Amino acid sequence: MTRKSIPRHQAVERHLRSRIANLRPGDAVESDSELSALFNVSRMTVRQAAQRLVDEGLIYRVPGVGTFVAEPKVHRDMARLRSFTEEMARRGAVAGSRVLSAELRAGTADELAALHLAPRSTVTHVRRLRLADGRPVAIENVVLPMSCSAVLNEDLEHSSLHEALRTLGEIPTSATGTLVAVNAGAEDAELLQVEPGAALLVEERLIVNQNGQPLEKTQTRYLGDEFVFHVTLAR
Amino acid sequence: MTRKSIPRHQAVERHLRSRIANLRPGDAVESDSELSALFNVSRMTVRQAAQRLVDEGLIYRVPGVGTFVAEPKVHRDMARLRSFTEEMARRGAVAGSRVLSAELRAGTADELAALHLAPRSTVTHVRRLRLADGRPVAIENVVLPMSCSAVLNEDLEHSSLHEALRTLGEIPTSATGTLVAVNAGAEDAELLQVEPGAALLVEERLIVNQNGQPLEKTQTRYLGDEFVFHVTLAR
DNA sequence: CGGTATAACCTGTCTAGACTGGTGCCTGAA
DNA sequence: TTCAGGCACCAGTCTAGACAGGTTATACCG
Repeated sequence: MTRKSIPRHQAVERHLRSRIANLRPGDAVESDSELSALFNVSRMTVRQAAQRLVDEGLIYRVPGVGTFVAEPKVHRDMARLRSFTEEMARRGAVAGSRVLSAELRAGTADELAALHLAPRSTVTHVRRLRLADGRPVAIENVVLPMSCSAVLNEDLEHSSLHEALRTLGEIPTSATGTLVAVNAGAEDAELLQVEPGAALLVEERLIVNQNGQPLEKTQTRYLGDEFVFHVTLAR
Repeated sequence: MTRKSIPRHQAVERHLRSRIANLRPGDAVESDSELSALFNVSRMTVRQAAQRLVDEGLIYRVPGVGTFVAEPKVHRDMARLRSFTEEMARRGAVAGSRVLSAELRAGTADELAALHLAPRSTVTHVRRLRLADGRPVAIENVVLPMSCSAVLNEDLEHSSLHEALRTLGEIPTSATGTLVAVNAGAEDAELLQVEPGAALLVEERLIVNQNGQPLEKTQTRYLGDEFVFHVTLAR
């Protein structure tokens, strides 16, 4: 046993995750008893793995019928600041991008005010179509101070912008944001491959770095029916 | 009896939630074995309850030491639980309602599970068109346990449901919820006086009371272009 | 052919133990 | 007085069953 032994329920969970990745929503996965026979573990152990995937929304279980792959809904946990890439990884999908534009340009008054930059400053603007497993799911507009323009040299199609920022010493730390719903315009619709008028969830957020300085102003237009935003509210 | 028919792990969970509500972060709660003795259940059953609270971030467990109340992870200042009435007041508008229906009916499986009620329980259901300065801005579906049915005697057109709940000794304390964007259906459109297909922001939230017990399950469909949800995210 | 009873499955819930690795306190020896 | 060992306790992991309640397919009966 040179390999560090992982808990058996993790082995079952890993199996189920790969199963889910290779099946379509609504398809059945193995039943508890099948899995317990397959892995030679007790049913309680199988249930521990399955329950976690239920909690993540990856599968659903119907008493008397079986366990099935759930509709892919991206659950975005609002209490945590995560990049799109992290969010996708959590969900077992591969994040990608098609860069629509990446340039230096004059900042708008809004942008400069939000980022605490001097009037007529130049900003770095990256516009990307975000992909989950190759499928378009969001349109992202990122505005950064010119001091972060080095990110334009990164591979913006395949790597994380937040990762690139971290290598520049800028650590995305917290954010405030707003959410509204809008109807897709013609351009939105074409990029996201939906009908014009489809409901989109628009998130605008301002991210600050480890020193509390404004770092990034982002507007992201998500497909409304594929993204679920999770919120926790306290009195 | 209602008490008898709820799963034992829910009874333990309920106990822990009220425990958490009355303790401060870092305080220890009962150990697994204490709880299993207290409720006369096996430790697996206790663990099932505890694990869910760990997943929710309410408690944390340290092997060899015990189980403790966690730091509240939400920035309470920012992510506030507000009633529609409070939200409107904050914006300087007058909240109102048109009651579409207010009745006792059998709960759906979803509702009963969310509210931790026994199968086939009756629930209180209030459906209202919410008005801001007399203009329709949202459609609200509130589901409460039958124990709160007294709210049906209140003036639901002009007063706050949450206020009414407070007079019943049920204090809305925190909530978890989800947000998605959808297109308005025919009925939505007519009630909200918009075109069918208009983008709506759908909020589903489960509110718990001061003891951590599920109190209210609400779905609210907001006009997408009039409502902005403000969120704060921390790394 | 249509309806019903039954058996086979499925998940949910639960038990009463077991062993592991870790923590922390208390006691007794140096 | 200090420190090491032992012991009680803790959560993590896991077993091998059990029953309940729901679904579904099949086989049988009218």
